[in-house]
Amino acid sequence: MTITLPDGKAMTFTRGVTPGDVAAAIGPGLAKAALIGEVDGKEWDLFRPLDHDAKLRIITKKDPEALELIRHDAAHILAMAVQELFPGTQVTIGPAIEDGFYYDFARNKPFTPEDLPVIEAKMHEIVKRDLPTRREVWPRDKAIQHFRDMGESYKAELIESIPEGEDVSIYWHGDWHDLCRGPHFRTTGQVGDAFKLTKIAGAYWRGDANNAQLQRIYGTAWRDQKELDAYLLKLEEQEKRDHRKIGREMELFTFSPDIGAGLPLWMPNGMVIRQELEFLALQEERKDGYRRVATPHITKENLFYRSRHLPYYKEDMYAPLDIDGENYYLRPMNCPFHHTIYGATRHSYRELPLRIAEYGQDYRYEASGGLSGLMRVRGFCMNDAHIYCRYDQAKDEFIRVMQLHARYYDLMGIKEYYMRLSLPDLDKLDKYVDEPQKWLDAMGIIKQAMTESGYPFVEAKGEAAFYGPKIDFMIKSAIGTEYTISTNQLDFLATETFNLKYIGEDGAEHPLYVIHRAPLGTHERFTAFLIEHYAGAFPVWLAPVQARVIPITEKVNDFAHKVMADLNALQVVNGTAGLRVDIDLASERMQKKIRDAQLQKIPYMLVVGEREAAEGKVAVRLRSGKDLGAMPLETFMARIKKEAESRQDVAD
RNA sequence: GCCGGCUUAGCUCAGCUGGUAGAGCACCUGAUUUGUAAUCAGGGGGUCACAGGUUCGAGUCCUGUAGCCGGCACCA
Repeated sequence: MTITLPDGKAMTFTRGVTPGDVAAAIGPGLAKAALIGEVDGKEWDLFRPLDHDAKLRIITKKDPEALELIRHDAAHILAMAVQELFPGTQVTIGPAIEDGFYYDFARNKPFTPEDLPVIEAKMHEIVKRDLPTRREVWPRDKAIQHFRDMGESYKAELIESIPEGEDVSIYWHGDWHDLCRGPHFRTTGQVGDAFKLTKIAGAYWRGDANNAQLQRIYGTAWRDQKELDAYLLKLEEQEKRDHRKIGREMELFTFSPDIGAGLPLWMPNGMVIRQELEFLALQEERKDGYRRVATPHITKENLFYRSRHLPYYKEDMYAPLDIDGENYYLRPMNCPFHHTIYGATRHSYRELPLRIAEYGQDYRYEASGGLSGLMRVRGFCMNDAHIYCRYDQAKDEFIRVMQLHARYYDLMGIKEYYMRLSLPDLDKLDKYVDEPQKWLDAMGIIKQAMTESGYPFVEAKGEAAFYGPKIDFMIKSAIGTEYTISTNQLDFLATETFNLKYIGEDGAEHPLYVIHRAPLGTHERFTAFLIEHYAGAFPVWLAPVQARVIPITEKVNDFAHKVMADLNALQVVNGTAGLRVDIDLASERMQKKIRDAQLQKIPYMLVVGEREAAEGKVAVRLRSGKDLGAMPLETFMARIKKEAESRQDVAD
């Protein structure tokens, strides 16, 4: 039998040789380092015999696949440890995931945080036992019966979903065994000790809320302790960027149980960011031909029947208010209001595309368990607009919307995001408006727009809006949760439900498309993202306080006040009002004032003492700690004005 | 919504097995007037999330509610 190695070298063995044997034949170092083999591109246990000529690669800890393998084996060891400690607990599934692994268990008594160190200790023990792994192949039906007899009903159910007549593989670690596709390491010892259990959570069997809820234990696992420590440190660093923490520290926003879960209160500092973003949007949208409108936050229910929100979206809406015997709803979206504006007048083909924009306040009854800081709220304000266009204009308009995104993201240095084309699951049309051909047309236009404009995207089936496919821009929060930061849809339904038409060159009425777009998403989520993106150290144009005047002695208070007043009066072109500069008049030492300004992440500190007062200068210190020395006030004014107007994040 | 955990001063947190509350920072006052990350001293501030219950007695135990945190489900 011939085994070919990656370097092209061919070796001859007798039939039944294992990848482990081959590794040993190559050298003792490799034999020791080997984790699993890769046979003709397929992962293969070291101890699993080969019965035909093959290309073989030996995978060690150094290979990129190693982490996933370690995590998969760690999940098995977790399951083993739990079953040893808590007899009667059923195992279900336990995959490797990003940065770690989890295992879902069925057990009447809940796991507690105190159980984790105990389980972890047991896992280390199992690793130390260095139990050999064995692989067996069983007929499907035997496996079902076996797991059923053991009381492992979830495992039995899993095997039942495997086609009849197929065999399944069973892996043994010592005398513990589990159904598994494999592969696994030769012994439990090869997993090493660089793992840690991180959290306990509830999780539905097969991800369906109608099923029983299992108990999930999460863990993380790495090649060695150094990698594990680095990972844990990274988590700590991420927590420091958490917008909820920074938002409290910098007094950007707050919540109150008296007002309600998910209903944010924007504080003056946070409102600065919001207004500057809104002003940016106003400027950019005007360049792109949008016009502003304003519409109510509440409406009679009829509007939402017409828009089909009530049948398709009711669960996400606040309960109606009874006003004079009529139901009024808080709006979850702005579209029907904009459609009403479009419908209020007749439109010629010459007017199209018609683009109307509103920073619209919406309310959605989000599931209580999903609320999270400003990232997921029940009351929010969306950077919304609707583009009414002819069918033949839709693709180009969609591209323009993508380009608008790019302008924003470039400006703010946002690089880590991806685009997701959310399509309907055409087999489950109960969730979507049942117009298969219109779905296909709309999907075709979006795909073409994306392809032509060269923006890469991934596809996600079953995530479309009920009225059309969409492109979502996805980001990750500081703590690793993925969020939609912007969503853009192509809507073929509104033309019917709201009877929106335009008069063509032929004098007849024609249907149209509506593009829903929100490049900056909502103020709430976008600001939350920006807080984490900048770790609270906002560029000057967004910083709530752009500079702080720090008088060294009371003797220079008059001059310090003049500095502040001059700066506050300085108008910037790309800003909502003058510069935002304050003054620290506390009876404290300069060092303390600098520290305070630093902790508040104020971009510029203007230290003013008797020397500066005499010369009309300010001593400029950056947030980074860099001291620019004294400069004439005018020089500094020119600098900060330029910086604010550029909207650039100038490196400190 | 579901599972688990948490909720003590504005913030961060102490408070042993039940004996009616503490620190640091912040805030206020006074002293100090200071050259690039914390000057000193004094003071005010808590119906221990809320509502019930057990107990001679509850921040500590039990039940319910709300909010928050971690997941799951949901997410135009």
